[in-house]
Amino acid sequence: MPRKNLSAQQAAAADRLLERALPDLRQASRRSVLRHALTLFNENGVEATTIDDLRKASSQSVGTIYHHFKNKEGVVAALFFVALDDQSRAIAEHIAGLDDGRAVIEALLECYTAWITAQPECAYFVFLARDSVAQGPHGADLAERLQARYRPIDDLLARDAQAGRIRPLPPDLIPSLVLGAAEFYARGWLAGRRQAAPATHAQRFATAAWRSLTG
Amino acid sequence: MPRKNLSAQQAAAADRLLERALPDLRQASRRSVLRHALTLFNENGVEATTIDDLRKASSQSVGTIYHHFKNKEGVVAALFFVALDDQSRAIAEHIAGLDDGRAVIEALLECYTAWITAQPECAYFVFLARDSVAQGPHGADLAERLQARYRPIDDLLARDAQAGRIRPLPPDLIPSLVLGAAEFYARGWLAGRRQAAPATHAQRFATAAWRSLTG
Amino acid sequence: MPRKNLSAQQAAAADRLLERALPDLRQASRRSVLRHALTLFNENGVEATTIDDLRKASSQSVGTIYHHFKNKEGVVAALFFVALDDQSRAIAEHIAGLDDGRAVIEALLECYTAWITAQPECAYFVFLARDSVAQGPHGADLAERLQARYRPIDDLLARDAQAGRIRPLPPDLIPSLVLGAAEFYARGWLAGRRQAAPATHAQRFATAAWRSLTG
Amino acid sequence: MPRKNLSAQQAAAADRLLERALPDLRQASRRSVLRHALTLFNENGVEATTIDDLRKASSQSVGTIYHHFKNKEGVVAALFFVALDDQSRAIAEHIAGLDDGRAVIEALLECYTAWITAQPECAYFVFLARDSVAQGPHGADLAERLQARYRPIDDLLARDAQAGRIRPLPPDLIPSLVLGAAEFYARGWLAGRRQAAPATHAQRFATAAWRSLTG
DNA sequence: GATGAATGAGCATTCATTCAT
DNA sequence: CATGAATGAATGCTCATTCAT
Repeated sequence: MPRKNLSAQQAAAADRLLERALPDLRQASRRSVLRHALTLFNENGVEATTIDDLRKASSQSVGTIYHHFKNKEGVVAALFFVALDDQSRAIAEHIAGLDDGRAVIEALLECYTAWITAQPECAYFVFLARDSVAQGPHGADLAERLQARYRPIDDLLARDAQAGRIRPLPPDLIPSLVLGAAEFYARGWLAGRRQAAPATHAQRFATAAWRSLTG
Repeated sequence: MPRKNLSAQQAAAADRLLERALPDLRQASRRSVLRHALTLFNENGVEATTIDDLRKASSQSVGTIYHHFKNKEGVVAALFFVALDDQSRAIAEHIAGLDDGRAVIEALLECYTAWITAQPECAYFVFLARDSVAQGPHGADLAERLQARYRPIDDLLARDAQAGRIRPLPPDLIPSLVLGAAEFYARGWLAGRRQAAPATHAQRFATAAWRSLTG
Repeated sequence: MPRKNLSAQQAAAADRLLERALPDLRQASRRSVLRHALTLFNENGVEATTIDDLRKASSQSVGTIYHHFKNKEGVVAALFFVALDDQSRAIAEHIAGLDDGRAVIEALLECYTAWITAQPECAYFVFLARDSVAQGPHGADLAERLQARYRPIDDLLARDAQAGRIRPLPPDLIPSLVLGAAEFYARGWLAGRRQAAPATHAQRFATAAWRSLTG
Repeated sequence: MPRKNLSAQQAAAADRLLERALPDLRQASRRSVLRHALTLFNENGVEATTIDDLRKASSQSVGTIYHHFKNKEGVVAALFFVALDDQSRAIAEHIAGLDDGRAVIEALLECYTAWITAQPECAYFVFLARDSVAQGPHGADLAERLQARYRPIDDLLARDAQAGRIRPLPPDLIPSLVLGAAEFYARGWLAGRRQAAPATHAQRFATAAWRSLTG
């Protein structure tokens, strides 16, 4: 879990994200549940967080939680996709219009580390819940959204590979070389094992990624 | 969880690992519990696996499980450290005597990918349980063992850095650049999202890691 | 519950019964609730059928159901009395004008078995709900209606008994001897344990009943 | 439900039945649950009786109830078969060695009415739970036991039919003619709608049954 | 040391009913 | 009149752990 004492700034970031995703005033109760679920899931784990914990924290009734989310897994999935989609939107905005492999990798790593740095709660939860969502009823949906997110980048790098601007590598390997180091570091930072925020090293991750693809 | 239909070869690998770690005949019951816990934890999750599931699968009594492991968390920790120590031992054997940064990185990545490929069940479980062990009563122990594992490598790379053979980088960043891509790929393979075994790409991970450190 | 695959003919019979009982166009929503309640109660049991099941099946809103029937028990009672009254009406029509004990018993058993055969859903529900209605707030009403239904028959048989045309028997015993066999068979048929429809054996039930009263 | 104020004698009868069926001292907890379940199910209905009601009444823990009976349906089934088997045993004892159709019918009705009169709680529960047990996982078991119970009687009556001693009738009809009246009366008595105990009329039911078969 | 019956706090979820719109 | 979101008490059931044998 992320350090329990998030700065007020970081906590507000999750609020903003949820307001952006669920702007409707009618969805205030939905938003409140998700907001507190984020913190509780991260601090205590998904399994260890009870519906009653959510009820108390969000000041909603049990019935309302079930009305909006069907069941506990539904709360997890809703929260996961709100976070994932916000991250995807940020990436899409950052790489829009770029037409150069190196530039895209720099934009991607800058955006990826920036988002994790700005949204540590959501980022931690995405790592936390990913496997369970992938194995649940929304697994196919998740796979599809991730593919859509990375398609423009994949296409651009495939073009670079064909043009010989990057070395010939099995396509399965590319994402690991591009994102592996940054994700490794981010996991460590979110778990409290690293001090400097991921965004601090964005340029270094980008440089290293590009080197590992070209050399 | 790893593909549910592990090859007989891979299943036997976990058997061998446990026999190596717990050779004593008297520990047969202990071993049986751990062997089945490994599979059940990976397939259903740690929280979703009950003591009664372990009892049935291992053909032991509830009392025996509690006698050997104190409680459920004890089973998780015992299994985790058996796996982690086997991995550490493999790494130590591989890098023993090496005195060259590049050679050590190659040996590390070869050994790391080989171990994950040979022990997918254990590898999956190490990723699965790591955070929860780190937060439990054995957290300090874990941190210490990991530090000990990587100290020889850290020292060697620090020497290389001072000698200017690798670029000056924040020390916190090194493990990410060295292991990030391989771990990212291994997670994908263990989750069934990659076809080729990590060991297939050992050399490529090593090359990429070295490039990202030197450039 | 009656065989789940009722013939279209038998399903239409329940429709006709309800249209007869609730002809008013304004009562279409009321009728729709009762029509689907009949099937759901029989198939899943009264307790296991939720108001939400009724809402979905009948395409009405929760509020409308409560408006028409006050509460769930009200749905049960309304349905029960619609069915019971239809059965009573059929019996009354069949025995009207008859003035002979044996003829009345024949008419009663013919009509009783015919109604059950034609209305298996309603008949099943009457057996299903009888005890709970008898114990609910409409218990007295039920007892009264049943007494009214059988009074003409009771009177006729009492006359026969006094005239020595049938054997002297405790009055409490008469209904059992007259209806017992037919009801026993009908319960078995409705539960799927008998093949031939009750109406098939109407004459045999009448003969047996008369013999058991006279001998 | 039967009159709530059972005589002490009748309540003791259920105790004796359960002690006969579960004599083992180790089964005292099991017996206690069943004893109180019988009363609670009859008084409030199966669905309306909660596991917590059973727990309180029987002074056992929830865990013990689930340990012995798996779930609530298991309590119902266990109780149902204890009662049914006691009734079957009584019938088997009464008809053992008889070799005459009329004698068997007299013995059956005497025994059937006597058992219901002596065990009103169990008898009420058998009627109450029969359909739900028949539709549950023990449905086949129930059908089998009932067939075994009545096979000797069926065989004897079939012989009488072939010998022309009773009239030719569809075999499906025989049980209704033999037991219908007694069951009808017993249901009424158990529900409080009849005063005289079924056993009072045993001979009359037997005479009526025999007449309806021969005439 | 080994066993497994017993425990009971705790959980996810349901559902009849209400009431503001 | 009609609607359906909101309510929250109540329920069946689980499961880690204990302890008498």
